[in-house]
Amino acid sequence: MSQHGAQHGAKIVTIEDVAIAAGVSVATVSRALRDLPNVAPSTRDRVRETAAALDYVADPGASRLAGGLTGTVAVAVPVLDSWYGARVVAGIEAILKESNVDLLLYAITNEVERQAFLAGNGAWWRRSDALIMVDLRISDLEAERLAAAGARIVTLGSRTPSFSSITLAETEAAAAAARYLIDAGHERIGMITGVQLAVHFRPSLPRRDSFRDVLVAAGLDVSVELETAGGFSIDGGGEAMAQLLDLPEPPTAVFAMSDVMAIGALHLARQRGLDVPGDVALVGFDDHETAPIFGLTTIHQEVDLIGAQAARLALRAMAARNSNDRVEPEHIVSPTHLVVRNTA
Amino acid sequence: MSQHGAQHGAKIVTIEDVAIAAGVSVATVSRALRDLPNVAPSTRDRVRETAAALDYVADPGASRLAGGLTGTVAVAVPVLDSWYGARVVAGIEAILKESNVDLLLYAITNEVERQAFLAGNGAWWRRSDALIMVDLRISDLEAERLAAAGARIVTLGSRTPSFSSITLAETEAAAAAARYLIDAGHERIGMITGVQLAVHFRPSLPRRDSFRDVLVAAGLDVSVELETAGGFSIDGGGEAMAQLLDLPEPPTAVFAMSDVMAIGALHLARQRGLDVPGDVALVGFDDHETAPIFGLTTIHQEVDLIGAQAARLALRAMAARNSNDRVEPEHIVSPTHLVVRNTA
DNA sequence: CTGAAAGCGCTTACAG
DNA sequence: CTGAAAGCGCTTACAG
Repeated sequence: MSQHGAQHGAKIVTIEDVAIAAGVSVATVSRALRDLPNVAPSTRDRVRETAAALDYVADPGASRLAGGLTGTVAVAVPVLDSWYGARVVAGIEAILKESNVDLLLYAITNEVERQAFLAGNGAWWRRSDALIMVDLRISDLEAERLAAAGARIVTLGSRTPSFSSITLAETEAAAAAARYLIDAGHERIGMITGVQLAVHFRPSLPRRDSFRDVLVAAGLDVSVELETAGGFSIDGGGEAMAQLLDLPEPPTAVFAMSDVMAIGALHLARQRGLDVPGDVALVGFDDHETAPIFGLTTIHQEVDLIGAQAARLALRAMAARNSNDRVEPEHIVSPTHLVVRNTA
Repeated sequence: MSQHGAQHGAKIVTIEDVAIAAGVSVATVSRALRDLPNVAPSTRDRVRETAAALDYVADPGASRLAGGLTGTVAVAVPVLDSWYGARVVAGIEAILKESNVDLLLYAITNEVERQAFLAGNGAWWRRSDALIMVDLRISDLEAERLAAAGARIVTLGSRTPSFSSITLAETEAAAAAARYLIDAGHERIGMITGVQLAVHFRPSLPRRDSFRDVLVAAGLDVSVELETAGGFSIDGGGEAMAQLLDLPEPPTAVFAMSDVMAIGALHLARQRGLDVPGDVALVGFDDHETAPIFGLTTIHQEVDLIGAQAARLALRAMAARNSNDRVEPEHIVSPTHLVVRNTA
C-alpha cells in the first residue's frame, strides 16, 4: 500500500464506499449528491441517507480534477489585519460556512503580487470556484479578460461591467461630510487620505474626489497642502494631522478617510492642547468599533453586511457554473450615512 | 472535450507539458521538482528551468490525490475579526506566502464546530498538509489520537505533548500585573475575564489563574463577585466594569484580560466621573494598537511574531512529511511584559 | 433512470 | 539515474 492515507490517517470514506452501501454505481452517487437531473427520487434519497450515515464528503481535489467544483472560494485582501479587512473576511467566512464552502485566503499587498495573482499562474485559479477581490484594483479590461477565461469573480470596492460587485455609497457619504462641515461654517478644510498605502488600493479615491468636489463647488480652497496621506494607520493619521496643523494657515476642519487615521489625528490634536471640535473639527470614515468611545463624528458603513453580500454573490457564481449559465453581474451599492458625535 | 478547463480557462500547464519540453518523463519532472533523490543534477536543473519558463505549478488537488502534498496550511481561529485573531492570521499568511503555501481559513466559533472540525469529516483533513489551531482547546488525548492518525498540527495558546506549540508567558505576565497592583497598595482587586465567549477558548484561564494565585498568596479577597466576564468586547468590558463598580465594596483596581475589554471598562469608569487610576486603577492585556492612545497600562505580547512562528512550525511539519520523519514537537513560550502607562 | 469506462494531473512502487 | 504503468477519488460523456 502506498504511503497515502497513512498521513492523515482517518479512514477516508470514498464515493465507492457509498456506492456499495447504497447498492448503486459511483456515477449515480455522484449525480444524486449533486442534485443532477436523471436520478430517481427514491434512489436520490437512499444515496443521500447512506452518504450522510457514512459521513461522506467528496474529495475536493479529486472532484475538481474530474471537472467538478472544489467547494472553495478564494478571498484576496490587501490588508488582513485592519479593522475593515478582518471584518469583511469574517463576514464572508460566516456565510460560506453555512454552505459548507471553504475559504482560501490571500493577502495581496502590492502591485507585483496583484499582477501575479490575476495572471493565472496564481494558485486560486485551480483551487477555487470563485474569487472575491476585496478593495483590489482591477481594470475593465482585466476583468473582461478574466471573465472570458471563465473566472468567477466578485469585486468589492471596485466595479467593472464583467463581474458582480459591491461598492460603497461613498460618493454621497463623502459629499455629505463635506456639506456638513461647510454648513457648520468651515472655510478651510483639510483631508487625510490613505493613498500612501498603495496604488492598487481603491477605496480612498472616490471618497477623496467627491469630498473635494463639494469643496470646489462651495468655492473653498483645495490646494495640495490641504491634502495629506495617513496610510490608514493611527500613527500615519497623527503625522498627517501634524502636517496640516503646521500649515501657515491650518484648516479648521479635517476629513480623515478612515477612523483609524482619525483617531491618530484626534490624539495628536489633543496632545497639542487643541480642542476638538473647538479648534479643529474632525470627521472620520468607517464607524469603527471605538468611534463611539472617542465620540468620533464619522461615516458609517455596513462592513459586516458587505462581507455577507459578497459571499452570497460568490456562492451564486459558483452555482451558476453547474447550470452553465453565465450569470448577469449584479451590482450592489452599500449604504452609508453620517453619524454626528462630538468631534464635528 | 469536457467542460473541464473551460471554466477557469487559462491554458493550464501540466506536468506533461514540462516533461515534453524538457525531454524527460513526467516521473522525472515530478522528482526533480520536489528535490527527491535519484535525479541527475543536470537533469534537475534542466527540468527546473523548463518548469519555471512554462510557469508550471503542480495541481495541488492532483498532487494530494496521488499521495503528495497540497501546499496548503489550514488555520482555525475562534474569532476572526478580533484584533488578536486578525493579526495572528496576518502573521501566518505572510510567512506561508514566502514558501508559496496557501492558507485555508476556518472560524471555529463553538464547541460543536470544534468537535466536528477535529473529528475528521472536517474538510481541512484532506485539503491541507498541516493545521494551525489558534486558541482552540484541545485535550492531550485528542491530540494523541490526531497525532496517531498522522495529523500535523501546531497549537497556539494551548500545549499538548503531541504537537509543536506556542504559548504565551502569561502566567508570569499576569502575576507581574498582580504584584504591580499589590505593590501600589491595592487591597481589593477585581478581574474582567473573557470566559463568557466560550468554553473552547483557552487563553483567559491561565491568565486568570495565575493572577488570582498571586492575590491569594498576598492574602487578598478573591471572592466570586470580584470576577466578572467581559466577553472580549468593548461593551462587555464596560458592563463588567459597571458590575464591579456597583459592588457594595468596589475594587480599587481592575485587571482586564484583554485591552479591548479594558478600553470599555475605562470608558465606563470615566462616564461615571471616576478618575483612572485615581479612583480605580486599570491594567489590560495585549498592548493593542490603541493602548498608547488610551494611556493604558497593559501586558504586551508579540502577536505578529507569534503568527510567524506558528507558520514556521507548520512549514517544518509539512517538510517532515516528505522525509517521513516524525518531528519532535517544539514548544515555544512567547515572552510578555508589563507596560506601565497612565491607568495604573 | 442507471452503469461501465475514460480521464483529470499528479506520485509512487517497480523495472531497468 | 530514468521511464512505463498503476492508481488516487472523482465527474462526465456514452451506452443502454
